[in-house]
Amino acid sequence: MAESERVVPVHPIFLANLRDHVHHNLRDAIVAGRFQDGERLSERDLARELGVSTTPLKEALRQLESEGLVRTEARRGVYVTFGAQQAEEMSLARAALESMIARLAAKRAEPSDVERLRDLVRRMEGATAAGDITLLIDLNEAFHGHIHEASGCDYLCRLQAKQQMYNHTIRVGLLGEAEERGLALGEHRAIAEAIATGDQDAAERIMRDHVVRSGQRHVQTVFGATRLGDTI
Amino acid sequence: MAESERVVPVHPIFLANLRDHVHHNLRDAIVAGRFQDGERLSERDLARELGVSTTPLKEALRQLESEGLVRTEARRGVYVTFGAQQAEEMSLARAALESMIARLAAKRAEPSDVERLRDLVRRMEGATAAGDITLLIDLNEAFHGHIHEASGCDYLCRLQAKQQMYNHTIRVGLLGEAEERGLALGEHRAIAEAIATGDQDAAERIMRDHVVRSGQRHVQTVFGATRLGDTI
DNA sequence: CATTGAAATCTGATATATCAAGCATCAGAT
DNA sequence: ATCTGATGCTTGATATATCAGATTTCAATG
Repeated sequence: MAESERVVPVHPIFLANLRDHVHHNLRDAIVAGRFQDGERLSERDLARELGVSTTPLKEALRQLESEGLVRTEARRGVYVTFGAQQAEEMSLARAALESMIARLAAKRAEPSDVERLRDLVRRMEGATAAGDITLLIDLNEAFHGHIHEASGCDYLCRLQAKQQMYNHTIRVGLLGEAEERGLALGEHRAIAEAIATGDQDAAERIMRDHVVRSGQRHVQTVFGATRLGDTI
Repeated sequence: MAESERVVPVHPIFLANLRDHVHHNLRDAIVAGRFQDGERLSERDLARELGVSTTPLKEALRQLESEGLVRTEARRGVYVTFGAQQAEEMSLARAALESMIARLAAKRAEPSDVERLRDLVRRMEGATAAGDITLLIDLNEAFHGHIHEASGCDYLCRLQAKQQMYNHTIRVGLLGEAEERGLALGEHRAIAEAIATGDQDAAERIMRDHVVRSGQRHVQTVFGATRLGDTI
């Protein structure tokens, strides 16, 4: 028996390091709106508050900067750049990327992928009817995850994940509303069928509208009124 | 006379620092294919070659990592992650984002924006007829830049810029072909008209196909055969 | 000869000291 | 009272020393 059937290699990324801890901490705090837009961060003070040296903190800040969540001005300070408009645009970015992924999934999906997506939709129907929000969150994630897999994309999926502003708590809040559950179910069903029939344009359009809609709902709950107003 | 009419404030970002130099150097080298996909980089060696300490290099590497161009395995090494597939996906990411921006531009463009875009198209026609590639490159950039402006987007445009794999040299090569110049001109004209008439769906679709097409041409010249083959 | 495992070596991770630029303060000049 | 500019403090930028994990080497062992 090959050993590979009994154990699985550990991915080196799993090993914890301070930089990623700090990065996740700060990212969560920023996208949750716990920092004011434009608020100034001091590297020294932040490092002291976090109990780390400035080296891993600086690396985490550079990652956040690359993600567009902070802006660094040399010898002046680091400033948070995340407010309502950026949240909206981040949501649109995710819609654009996720809909491109859906288009590719519609083009490349195998029959087994279609079967799996339809099965997930059926189980979503059950969870929606039962109002099992925790299960629904897992199924939603599995649904989008399988579309990613069927698309055969890697970079696009990683880039899309960086546009994500939800954590588990926020998802619970969003899906707590029965209306949202119903809308999402219908959209997921339509996306699955578009992929099943290989209709790339439909898959892209429905996915885009789905992500835009749920994103706007989220942004509104976090930031209040949105400038976009009408749907795109 | 207000002083602001005679001088313009310097942006703090303009001030040079080693980190950004290193980042630009490495990014250019990677997207130009001057590193093998999977090639290992040593922080110490690279820092020595570049003549900097590991601190700014580490920060540059974290930015590249956030952009998906390298992957760091703790205490093992930093590996370049950029090959044909990733180049394709990066091109698709730009298409997705740029087409979302075009959609928003079609929704929000003012008459003055439309006038400016049409003027740029006219000048592109002239430059195309004259075969003035340098001018054409500038006009292309101005055209896309003005669509960005008309869209009112900031984050989306910055994210889009990160998907860019062209530098001036590569553009000269691409637009060196008369066929490419003709195709691009027609697409630009159609995009301008879609924005002018507020046709969001058309603006998005034409922009997407435009970016996908020119991206595939570029990827093919750099990496040879593409897996995508047929157009999406 | 194959295998083991400890030591040496290499690596990224982290902490810290130092540097120079930005900025505020305030004394001195007008 | 206002303006000037020198001074000192704060800040991010950079270099470097050190740490501990990962890998390799190689001699001891069966």
